[in-house]
Amino acid sequence: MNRDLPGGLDAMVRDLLAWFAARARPLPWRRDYEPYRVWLSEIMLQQTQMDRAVGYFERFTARFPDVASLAAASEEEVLKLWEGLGYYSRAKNLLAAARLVAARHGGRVPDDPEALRALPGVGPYTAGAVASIAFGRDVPAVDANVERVFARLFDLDLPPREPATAAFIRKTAAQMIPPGKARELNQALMELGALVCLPKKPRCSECPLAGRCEALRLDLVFERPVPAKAAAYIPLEVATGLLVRQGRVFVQKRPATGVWAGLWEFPGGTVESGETPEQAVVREFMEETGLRVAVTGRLAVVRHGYTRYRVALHCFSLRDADGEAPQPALHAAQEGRWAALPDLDGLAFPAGHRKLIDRLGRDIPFPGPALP
DNA sequence: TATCCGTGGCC
DNA sequence: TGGCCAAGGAT
Repeated sequence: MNRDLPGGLDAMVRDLLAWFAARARPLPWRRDYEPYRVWLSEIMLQQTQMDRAVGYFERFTARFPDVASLAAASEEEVLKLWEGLGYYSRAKNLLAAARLVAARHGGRVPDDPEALRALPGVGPYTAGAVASIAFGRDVPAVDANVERVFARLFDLDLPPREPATAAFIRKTAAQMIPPGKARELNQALMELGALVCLPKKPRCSECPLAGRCEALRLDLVFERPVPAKAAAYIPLEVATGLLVRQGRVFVQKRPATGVWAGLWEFPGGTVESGETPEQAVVREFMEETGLRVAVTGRLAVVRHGYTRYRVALHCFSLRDADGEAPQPALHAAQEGRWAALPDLDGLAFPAGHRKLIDRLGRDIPFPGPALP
């Protein structure tokens, strides 16, 4: 990592501010930088793309033009205006914070980073952003854009969230601020990240800092920022089976809570240690349905992922092990059904089971005798 | 510290 | 087309 600044910070800041003055997008809250509007924009932009947030901002400020009107609002109406934007706790926190501002700060958004930080929904980034952009306080505002710009500019060879890297970024971001110019500089860094220093498609030929970018000089732009250590994926062996009677396969609807709530599935479950997938599917059928089944064939191993798991789904064809074949119990489901192959298309399955279904009748034969 | 929270665009 | 990502914060 090169922490020396080619040409020095001053020249870099000068070029960056000139670029921002020329290229800054005319956003609604940039008209007058009214603190309430800046604050609202920062909340709406958390994990949300600009194009999507602007329309919501216009509708929201038309209905709630200031802290007082928002503080007097019902949560229901605030949520209605937030509908579709996602991360709804932002809306609830915003309303709670507006009421706090009305009660404790006389309806004026505080200009102090610490006071801002105390408001619900305001973290380190948003506190710095509002203090600098709305009030011109000389504090940094480091978001993912700034992290990416710095990672490339200084060729940082550790992930931006690493403590040492984060400290360097924050310290440098603070040092770069010309006195009284934090509003412009912080926005310029973020704007550069949003318009030019893009994650997958950097536009280095348009970058005002290209001549000072260490990653570009070393042809490492696409290697920066270094991704954080990927959350360790947990390999999971899962077994499931198709029990067919008279051309129909048993499926069950999962409970209303928990993972895949309300989705349909073939019974099955995790392969425990010391257990083969065949043994697991027989055991799981007994536990979940009370049925004694026997494996008649291996259909496929479907690989898929969800959240942090990487699943190998072992799929078997099954038959009733007993002559007598009672109806399945529902120990792990709210509903059961015997479904013909075409019926499965009308039910919602988790991705792994859906992959299996999509292959049935194509490269995997539907087990048992032909459909009636 | 890791995980959850929502949605739409992207390739 | 499904998996990944995008102006974070709370727990």
